[in-house]
Amino acid sequence: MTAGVGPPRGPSAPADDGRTAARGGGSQTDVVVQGIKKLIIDGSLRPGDRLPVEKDLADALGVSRGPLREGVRALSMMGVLETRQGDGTYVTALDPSLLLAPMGFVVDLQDHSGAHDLHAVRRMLETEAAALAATRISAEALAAADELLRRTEAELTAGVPDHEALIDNDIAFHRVIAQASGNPVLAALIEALGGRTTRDRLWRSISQDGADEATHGEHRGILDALAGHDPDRARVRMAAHLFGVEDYLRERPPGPDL
Amino acid sequence: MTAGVGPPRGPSAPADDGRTAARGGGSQTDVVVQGIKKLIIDGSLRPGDRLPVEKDLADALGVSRGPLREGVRALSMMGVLETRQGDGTYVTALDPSLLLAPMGFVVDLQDHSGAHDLHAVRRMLETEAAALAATRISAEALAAADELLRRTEAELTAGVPDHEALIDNDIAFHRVIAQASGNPVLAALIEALGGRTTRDRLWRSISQDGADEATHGEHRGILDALAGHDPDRARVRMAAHLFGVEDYLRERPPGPDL
DNA sequence: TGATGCACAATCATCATATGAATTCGGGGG
DNA sequence: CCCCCGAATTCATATGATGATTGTGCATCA
Repeated sequence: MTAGVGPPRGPSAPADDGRTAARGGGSQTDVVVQGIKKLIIDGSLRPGDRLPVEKDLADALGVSRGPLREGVRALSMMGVLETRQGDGTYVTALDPSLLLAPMGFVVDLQDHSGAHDLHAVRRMLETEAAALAATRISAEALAAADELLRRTEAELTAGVPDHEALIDNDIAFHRVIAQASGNPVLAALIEALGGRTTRDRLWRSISQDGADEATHGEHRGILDALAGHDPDRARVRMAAHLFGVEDYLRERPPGPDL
Repeated sequence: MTAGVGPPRGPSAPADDGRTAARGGGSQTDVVVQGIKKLIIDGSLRPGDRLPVEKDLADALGVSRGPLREGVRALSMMGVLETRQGDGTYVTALDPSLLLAPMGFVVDLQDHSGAHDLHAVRRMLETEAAALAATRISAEALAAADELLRRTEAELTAGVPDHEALIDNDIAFHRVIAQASGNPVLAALIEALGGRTTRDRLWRSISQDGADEATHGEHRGILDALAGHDPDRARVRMAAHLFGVEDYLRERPPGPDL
């Protein structure tokens, strides 16, 4: 029934059946992206819904299967759609955490000249997150964070700390706080900004300087503030912690390139 | 059907091309995306460089032209690549402002339940941006911001304020501040978060309440603080301004749908 | 009657080829 | 020296065919 929109475009037709649709962005793929986006915004497609078959959707949007697939794939990469072979294509939950996740992708592409600016933003967000978390963090989250710090401690007292484990614990610790902020958008952004690559560079600088223990101590201080539900202490300690990390980043530019 | 060219990859034989063992990614398109990303990260492809022709690149990655195009298009949408018909495909400047821009796309997809969280994050970022801007804003930027406020003033004193113009000026004003922060990542994020759609909703609520003038007054106060290079005043006034806007958003949920 | 295994159908994934459109670059003419 | 035009290059799109995967319904068996 969607044939209504299907423009009778013949192969030899100018294909210019109006800048109307095409003008959306020029290429046919943009028509697809904008079209699907529009369908989602106006409610024709809701989270979890299934899209028409490739053939039908391509026909409805007036494009061929190639461009349609390109557009769908692009939206897929951005976390808006999800295709399951043999089943169909579905609209995701459109959750901020899903939609902002791909941003971590571009973060990896930043050379370390932009890494500084990037980290400054991360600091602002995490600082606020810590303050928010202090007022509403749950007992479970506190326990989880404590467990993470204990494990890191064990790792540090051991002879040769497992670098990967340290990074993982660090990421997990900050993630607990971000999520305890109660703001999913904030948490998603922090997650994206504190990508694995970035974290990797940071910890290399820190370890190189033998500051693992100092960093761990700062973590402990932050957790204490959270446990005491003290927003001011949490905010300032998180800020101090991240400023310190920034200093490592500045004083010890990580590897020439990677 | 004899598929004349007798492709080296038999239907049942995966014909593992070997080095494209990147199959780990799953789909062929992921192979393309990861492959190109890798080429960029390890420096084989640098900003401004031109990619090989579709045919060659497809061959190099071990995929057909279809999936290759899907991957390239996906990266294109994310601001990493740029294809020019008749010319070739190039790597963009990989500037944060370009790479973070697509995020504005997903922001539009947020229903207004997430709009609140979204705006809270925007407030945090803009508040810090204002503080930073106060210490380093240039005379030109100050003049530009002043000009914007004057124009808004003129619009308000007129009988029927042009709604679109008000929004445009508002966006421009905040943009000047964000860019004056000197942190391109911060500016790009603010730009993406304060998308047109979001701003549209906000101003509808504000105008509906007849608070246009009050909002304008707050803008003026922020500019004064910037002109005086007073970070504290700038920070607090920006925060107050955005908290106020948030209140409008909360008390007057914009239309259920648009 | 309930559970299990299997064949079938629907759908996406990929490949291959052909044709159109836009841009760039070089040559020829003024 | 400049302008115009055509060829070559490259991406954009269309189309058809085939493989792979998933979901479903039915038949069979305990």
